[in-house]
Amino acid sequence: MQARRLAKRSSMGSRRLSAGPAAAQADGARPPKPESAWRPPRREGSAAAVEEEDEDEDVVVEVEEEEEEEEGGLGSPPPALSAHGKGPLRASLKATSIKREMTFPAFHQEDVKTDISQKLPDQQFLLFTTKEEDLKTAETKKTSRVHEYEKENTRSVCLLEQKRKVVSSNIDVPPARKSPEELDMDKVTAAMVLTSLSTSPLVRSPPIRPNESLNGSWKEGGFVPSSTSSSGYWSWNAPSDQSNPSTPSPPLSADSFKTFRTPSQPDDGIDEAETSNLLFDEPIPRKRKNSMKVMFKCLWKNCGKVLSTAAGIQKHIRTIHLGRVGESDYSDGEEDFYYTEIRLNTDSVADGLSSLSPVSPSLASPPSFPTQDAIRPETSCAKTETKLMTPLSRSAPTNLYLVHTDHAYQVSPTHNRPAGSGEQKQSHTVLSSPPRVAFGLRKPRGEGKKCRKVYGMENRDMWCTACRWKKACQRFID
DNA sequence: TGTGCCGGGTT
DNA sequence: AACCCGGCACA
Repeated sequence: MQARRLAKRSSMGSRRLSAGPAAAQADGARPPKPESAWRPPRREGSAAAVEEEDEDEDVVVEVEEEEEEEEGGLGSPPPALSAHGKGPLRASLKATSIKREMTFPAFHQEDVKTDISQKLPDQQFLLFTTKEEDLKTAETKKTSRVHEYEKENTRSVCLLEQKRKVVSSNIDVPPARKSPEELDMDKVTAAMVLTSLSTSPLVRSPPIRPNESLNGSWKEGGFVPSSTSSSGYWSWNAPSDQSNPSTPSPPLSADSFKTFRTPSQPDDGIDEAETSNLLFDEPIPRKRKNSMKVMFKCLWKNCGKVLSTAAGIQKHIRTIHLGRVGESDYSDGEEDFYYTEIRLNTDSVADGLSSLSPVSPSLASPPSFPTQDAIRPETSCAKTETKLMTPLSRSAPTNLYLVHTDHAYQVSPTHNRPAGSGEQKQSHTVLSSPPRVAFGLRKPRGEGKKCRKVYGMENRDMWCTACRWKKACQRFID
């Protein structure tokens, strides 16, 4: 540790270069790399393995190359992988690849066929072609598309079953070869059929709120990732989580869910589970994803208004609390400090929301339970924080207090809220109120989660300034 | 042993 | 003032 520090000091100019355990482990193995360049893991861990499983003949080599690149190149492997990536796992991957290459001529045709027919029943036309070269060309094209598509969209088992039915019912129909246009038409037709299946009344049974952020996030999150697909044909599948017929088309699809995950958050478990479910046709309820809601809660003292959109809450703060009625459209970002994003599992909405004021019209039957104003406040987290912010720590004195102190290390005291006099008074009151230990002794250690715990060393950028400076955490105050 | 953060040094 | 970190206390 000490050595690392010394090395860091001498060799690295910026502390940004310092990294957590991941970097420490990687020292020497990989050239040091600014943490800021680190991006959310692409699920190399599981994805690579699954990809490896799924990829066909000509991809084996590519996968290998990709791995090489990612290892030596800029992309830093996710922490989870960095520890094992070079070890047995990698060796076994390689071995698998080699084995595949060797056995490829024997298995590839059948393998691809079954693979496709199982996973992509909508690609019916593939089954209709009888000539092998056609099959080959079509396969290589389609499989690549297919795998992209598969990676980006999760599908439900039910849907798969339905699709399979479609395939099996058509499997012996078209005797003639089809032109590319016809093939495309087939795809479109298949897509339409599947779409109609997947949007059956059953699927839509629960009321979907045509509401702001939910729809927004659905649109954004749901489709954006599939933009990497090579073809537009698949856009119909963008709302990927229409999978489960027992649940509504999710406002927060799998993809949008991803966008809310913190980079370091290991999502392999989930994705692996999904993948395996896709592969093994084990229907599982995807309650978890479908039931997530993102709400925005006003942190203004004694307000606690909850809205479903950031814009809404910003406007609320601007107009109500900041008194900027005239400039309701203008935002200097100040509102950000006064609201927090909360992600609610609708299963536990009763728990989470009950402490919030049911103000938003967009909230369906907001439950109410005895509010505990004194201990209600959640940890202050800027809206940019993507971490799951359930009402965990409720020990901090007040929201405003947190909000203010969160920036205490970044700006001078003169930067205290330029807000109206009322708020100023409020905040002062609040500031003086917390019964911090002021008796000269070291204050008792906080039990709540701190930035380090919450974000981890690898996301040190996300820590509050104080934490970064080894000062008392200003974000998760106990 | 890992974490939080005080106290003090450096830029 | 911003930043950094040694080192101690605590869990």
